[in-house]
Amino acid sequence: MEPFTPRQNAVLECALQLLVAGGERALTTAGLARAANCSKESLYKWFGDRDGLLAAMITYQASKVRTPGPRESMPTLEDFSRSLAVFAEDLMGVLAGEVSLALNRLAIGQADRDGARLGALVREHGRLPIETRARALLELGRRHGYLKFSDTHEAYETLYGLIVRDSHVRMLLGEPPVGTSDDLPRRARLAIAQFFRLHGHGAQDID
Amino acid sequence: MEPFTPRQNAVLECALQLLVAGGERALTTAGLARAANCSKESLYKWFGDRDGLLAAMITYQASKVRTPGPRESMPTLEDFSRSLAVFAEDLMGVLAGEVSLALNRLAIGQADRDGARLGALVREHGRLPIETRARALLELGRRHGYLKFSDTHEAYETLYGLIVRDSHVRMLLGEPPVGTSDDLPRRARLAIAQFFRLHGHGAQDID
DNA sequence: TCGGAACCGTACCGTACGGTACATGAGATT
DNA sequence: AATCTCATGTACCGTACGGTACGGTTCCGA
Repeated sequence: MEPFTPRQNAVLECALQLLVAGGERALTTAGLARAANCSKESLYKWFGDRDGLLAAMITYQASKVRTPGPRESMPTLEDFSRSLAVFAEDLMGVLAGEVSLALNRLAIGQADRDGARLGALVREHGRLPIETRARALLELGRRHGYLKFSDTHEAYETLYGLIVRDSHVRMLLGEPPVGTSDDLPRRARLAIAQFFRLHGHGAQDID
Repeated sequence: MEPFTPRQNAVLECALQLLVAGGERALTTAGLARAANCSKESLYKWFGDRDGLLAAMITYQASKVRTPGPRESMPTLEDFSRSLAVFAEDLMGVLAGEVSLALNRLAIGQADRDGARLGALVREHGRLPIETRARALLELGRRHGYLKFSDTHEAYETLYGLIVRDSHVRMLLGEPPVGTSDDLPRRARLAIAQFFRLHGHGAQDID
């Protein structure tokens, strides 16, 4: 997407802070202008209108996350399994992040306007990178003979379901984040173990 | 929860229609009074304030759904498996329902106010009945020797994740509902098959 | 028949917010 | 130095909405 100037990035960062701190109602044009020491006129010049600002916040936040490409050398099954577990923990960490939750809440709350334009943006910028990383990992595992599946997307969705379950929606609904972070690795390992039971090398395909 | 009068139920039904049709912005006190042929004063007398109205909508909607208790006679494995598939399809049907999506969007959009009171209501009234039904089904299957698990809650969450994956959040974000309903049974059967791979009789426990 | 309670419809109020206009000032360019 | 560009800050406007007040009507019990 088109980049923003450093000044605009600073304003967007400030907007994200406001959104995280107080929800959508705290993100007013006047309040953002005051908090970011800019003028409302500049906001409208840069982002068009309020919806443009929200969209810019999403793309800006997405531009901050980088998907760590897996290093290709991954000889042992243990390493690969560990990579999957790391992915699972990263995924849960992202979904439980304050900014991610705030932006998802924002997009979901606006899903009835403009044909869910914000929702489409979140799906595109927020989920696609995750899926890309997961697909690369899965296909790497398949190439090395550690995994067995026919449809990469199906396998990815299964992995996602086993990892996330319904915790994302629960967090979106305001439930305090899951266990005190010592629970997270256990859940991640459990999910990966279950995934191997379904798509590990010895498993028979279900499709 | 305390019941409402028939008149109040009719007003709440009308409010749900407004919410489904136009999102939260379409649900104004004046608009509801006009649509339901009642006065704003009555709305405030009955429900206190706007938040009370939203909470009443959630409890009212929850009061409409009944969890069909499984008939205890379930001799064959095929019957039990079919019951699980029916549960899966029912679950997806509920989550994809217009009213459910609208109320979840509403609660998620307000998750930053009042300590996510609406979100807590949705979690309590919307998800607890589902889990209750699923737990009964799972434990029935375990009693009959068809399933093997130690923690019912864990097994339920696994089942939920395999069935729903991330489709709920995607729908909340405005993605049109999944395949043209002929895809749903296939997905349900696949999820159940995967669940049996993890917790079927012959499976070794992972925990 | 009277009186009160509940309710409808409408008018009203205060406020908050999105969006626009304008005056001022700082930096760069010619 | 003159000027152009860009941004700030403030003031302003229209509107929409939550919440309240009030007059009028219906219904029910005494």
